[in-house]
Amino acid sequence: MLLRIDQSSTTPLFDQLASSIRGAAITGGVKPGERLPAARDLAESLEVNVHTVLRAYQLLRDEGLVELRRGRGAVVTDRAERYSQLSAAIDTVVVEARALGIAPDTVTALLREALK
Amino acid sequence: MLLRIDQSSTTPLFDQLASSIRGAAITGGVKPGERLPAARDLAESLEVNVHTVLRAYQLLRDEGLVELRRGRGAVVTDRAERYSQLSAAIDTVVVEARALGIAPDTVTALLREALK
DNA sequence: TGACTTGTTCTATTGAAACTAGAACAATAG
DNA sequence: CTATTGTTCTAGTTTCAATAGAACAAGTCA
Repeated sequence: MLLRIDQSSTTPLFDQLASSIRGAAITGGVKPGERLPAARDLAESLEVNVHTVLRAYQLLRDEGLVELRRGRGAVVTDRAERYSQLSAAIDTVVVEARALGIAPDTVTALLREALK
Repeated sequence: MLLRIDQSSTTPLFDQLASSIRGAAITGGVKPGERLPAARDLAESLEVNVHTVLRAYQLLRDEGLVELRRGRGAVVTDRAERYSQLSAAIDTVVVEARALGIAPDTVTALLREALK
């Protein structure tokens, strides 16, 4: 699994990390039952703080995407399959938004508004 | 046009305001050529700072949704029509996400990832 | 023309949140 | 039992949203 972090981005690091893992879970990069790297290890390889990684893990736990247990680490659940069912609908939005020349931030704002 | 602001929300006020106006532009609440309230007036009625309103206006200007001119105020452009073309696709995402029991924040995160 | 309206720009302060850092702790694995 | 790994706590730094006040510039309109 390839995880990338952009230190210069304005979006929070823990958010980037969570999104990255989420994406991997959906595309099959990580499969249910698979174990994510230990927070301390991942923090070191990404050159961020342990707390930042743990926060990302906890976010994914709140979403039901991973289970966290001391001594065992973070394990991916089978809930990722549900997320992948949304992919087609989301891809349609992305394609149309690009065709219309609408900026990414604007598209997410429109979605947030529609979700309220 | 009805604009609401939730002071207790974690999302920035200028963001809420921009989304609210954007929504109004899409649903036809405000039409192209129509003029938005003067920043000073809107700030007073919403009980927020003038700068907060102006920041929302400037965000919408960057999106091409309004034009700002001194002495004239903020005028809605006809670009709003483009945005409405996305509505159907976005609605589909919202419906599916709700059916799958996926949290709003998660859905927006998935979209952001797909837009990268 | 001249007064008024309205956005633009500037400086400054406050409060919240992200990130980093270090340490002690608790549950699980092997 | 020992090592691993997440949990919790305190704390300091930085960034950004929001507020506030003031001066300024470009347009409106009588």
